[in-house]
Amino acid sequence: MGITKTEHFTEAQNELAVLAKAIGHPARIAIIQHLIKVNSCVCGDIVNELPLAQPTVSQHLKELKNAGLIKGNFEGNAICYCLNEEGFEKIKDFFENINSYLENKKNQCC
Amino acid sequence: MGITKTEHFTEAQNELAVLAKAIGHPARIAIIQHLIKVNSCVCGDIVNELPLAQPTVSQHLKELKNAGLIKGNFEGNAICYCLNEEGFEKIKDFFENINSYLENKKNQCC
DNA sequence: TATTTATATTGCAATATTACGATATAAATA
DNA sequence: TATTTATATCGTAATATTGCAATATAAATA
Repeated sequence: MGITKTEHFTEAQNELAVLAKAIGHPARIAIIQHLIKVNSCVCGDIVNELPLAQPTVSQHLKELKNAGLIKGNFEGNAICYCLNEEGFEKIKDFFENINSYLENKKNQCC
Repeated sequence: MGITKTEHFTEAQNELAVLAKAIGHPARIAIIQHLIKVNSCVCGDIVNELPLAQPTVSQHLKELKNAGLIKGNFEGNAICYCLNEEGFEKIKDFFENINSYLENKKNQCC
């Protein structure tokens, strides 16, 4: 089918899945890493940073924006992008739970 | 196309993408959460925990296993699953970098 | 050994994703 | 206003993902 049965899962599970899925592409990871590396908002040079055509990059940026992981504002005729704290905040708890679980894990069998 | 141009990205970026992509489905999040919730290895009741048919669950488990996020060992005629620390360790740094960046971020423009 | 139980694999239909050329849009500038 | 520059959207081809029925496999048990 290719269609996810979102209705069978909790809102939180679906939300987390959307966020993780958005991160789940090397181009989108490269975009996130670039935004961190330059340590500021990036206006207009994201296309040049990636080995993909402009429409493709635009599509990836849109997906990150839709997922709530980046924000973009018009700045003249360019667009300034930066990370969106809200999105990453939502993932944070999930991974912190996993990490603290893994640190304290007993009952090892595998 | 539907084919990701992995050759244009670093190994680390591709590896992270594979991990995030594997997490990016509500059923697979539910599996991870269940493994944490029961706080032990789970032998054989994962199919019953999910609102999906057995072959579908088997497929999701396979994807999590391929990505290195869970481990499974035969235990009699059932299989015991638990989280695979290695996989989550690889994601940890990525999110820790993002979080410490977001906490110290200056240069806000959006 | 035959049956039961648990899980995996195969095959396939429906849908989603990835990528990009062509084109549109919209602000800046000549 | 015409042109340039930056980004978005459309359309489409190639491939991937999701889900499940049918079936296979493999260990446990009757």
